[in-house]
Amino acid sequence: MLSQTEENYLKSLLHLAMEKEVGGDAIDAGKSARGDAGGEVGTNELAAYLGVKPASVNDMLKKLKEKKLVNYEKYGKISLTEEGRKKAIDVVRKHRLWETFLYEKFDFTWDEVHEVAEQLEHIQSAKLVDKLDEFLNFPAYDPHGDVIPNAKGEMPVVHKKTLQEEEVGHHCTMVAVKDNSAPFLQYVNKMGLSINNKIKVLARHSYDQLIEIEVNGKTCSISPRFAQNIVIVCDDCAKKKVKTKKG
Amino acid sequence: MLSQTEENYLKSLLHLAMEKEVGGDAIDAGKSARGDAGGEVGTNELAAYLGVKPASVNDMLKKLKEKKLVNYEKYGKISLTEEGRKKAIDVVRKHRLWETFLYEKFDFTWDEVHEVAEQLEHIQSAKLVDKLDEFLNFPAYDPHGDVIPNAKGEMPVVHKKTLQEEEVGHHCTMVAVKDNSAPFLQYVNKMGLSINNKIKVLARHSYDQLIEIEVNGKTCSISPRFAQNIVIVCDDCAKKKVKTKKG
DNA sequence: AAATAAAGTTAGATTAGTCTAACAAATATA
DNA sequence: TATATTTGTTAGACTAATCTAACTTTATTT
Repeated sequence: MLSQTEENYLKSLLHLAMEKEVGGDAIDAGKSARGDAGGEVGTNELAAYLGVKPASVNDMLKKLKEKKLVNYEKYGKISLTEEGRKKAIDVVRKHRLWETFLYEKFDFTWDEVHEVAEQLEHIQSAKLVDKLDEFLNFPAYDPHGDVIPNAKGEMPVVHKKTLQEEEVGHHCTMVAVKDNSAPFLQYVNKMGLSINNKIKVLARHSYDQLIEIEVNGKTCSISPRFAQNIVIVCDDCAKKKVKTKKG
Repeated sequence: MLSQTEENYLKSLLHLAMEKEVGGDAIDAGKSARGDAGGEVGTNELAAYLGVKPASVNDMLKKLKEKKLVNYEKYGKISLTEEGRKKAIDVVRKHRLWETFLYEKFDFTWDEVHEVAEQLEHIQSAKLVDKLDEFLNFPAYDPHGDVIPNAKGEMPVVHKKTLQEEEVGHHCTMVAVKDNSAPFLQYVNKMGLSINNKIKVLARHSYDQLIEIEVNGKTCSISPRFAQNIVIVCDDCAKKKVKTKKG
């Protein structure tokens, strides 16, 4: 069993590696993903990310190498082994499920969920995670619009954009909002929109720029300003999957 | 902020002190509670309870004394200060709320909840606890029939008995089951009974020993064997409250 | 290529929580 | 009361995770 600290090191390595793979922006049209899972990371970089000193990272790397969770040679770059990546993805899965839970069930705001999820992600209970997933109806995205890895550790790489940018006729999924003000969130709510909802873009009226969409069987019109603050993932665009296995 | 270990020491001291106050049995007709909150505990006893060596307890006691959470003099008995008791009750509250959550919302069984709640009780977030309480509709008892301290740290001392022992005409609250077999639980469920339900004993038929009860506005008859496996707390019997403050 | 800067490593110390083994105090018992 | 037993304490050591300060290697730059 891994300590919370070890889990945090693995998670951080995954995050840093993924930033290098697909670019770190929250909303990212998508620098094409490199196939290999091995975004390589340095000691100082990891130390800065974790808020510890490089010396501490060095000590921990020896331990994680011993446990075969990272690939690492003296003065070389650091990457996760398959096993390490699996563990890291599991932590990320738990983190994002808990964030979704807090947001959806306990009315936590977008910016409150992270801190508590940082604690909850370390709870050890496979049954709890399964039940949580089921309770939330197997969500695909967390409140930040990030993909929640599924139970198999699969984590599709998606291209986020705003609803304003979506093509007419396409189906998409709402994954986040860009404006977290109370008025906007209430407005979003009144329109019957929420995270993980399926949306179809029906039309775009050149006369006044309004966009007609269909959500939960109902049709409504939204302004460009509104659409620019809704983050979506296109369901009609090809998806690439990054799995636990390299390749 | 207390470490998880410190929290566990305080919680254990509270449990041991309470056992001495009211008797440790799960179901207890009730040795009358001593007014003072100071059930006194020894080093070896606490060590045995926590599964550590007396030397470790000794070290920790010095630390907790330093933080003014325990009263303790060399070779003397150990008790919680008011502050320590408050912290301990807060941990117990979280533990029992999480147990209730797992039991009610995630279909954990009676015997599965404890282990996971041992982890969840250390999550630091006042908002999370409040929301959890609200989400569960402010439950009074956990799945083991133990009282859940309220947000003010009040923890009424109750006298548990079986439904078989309850007087005709009295109102009571179901707090637990004694038989945790699947058939019994299904039967309980079919009768419309569940933990924290209010029950009124309408009659006791001497002819066949059946007990007539009212639950959620509906009337039904139960056998003595059934009644013996339902743990309740009488709502018509006087309650004593043990608060954070002594007295 | 030499000098400088950046990145990474090591040794030794620190803190929290634990242990063992030896010792001291309090209690029980003959 | 003297002895034995239980209970509690101390000293010294260990592990995990961190630090500082000194050092080494690799990369960059003139």
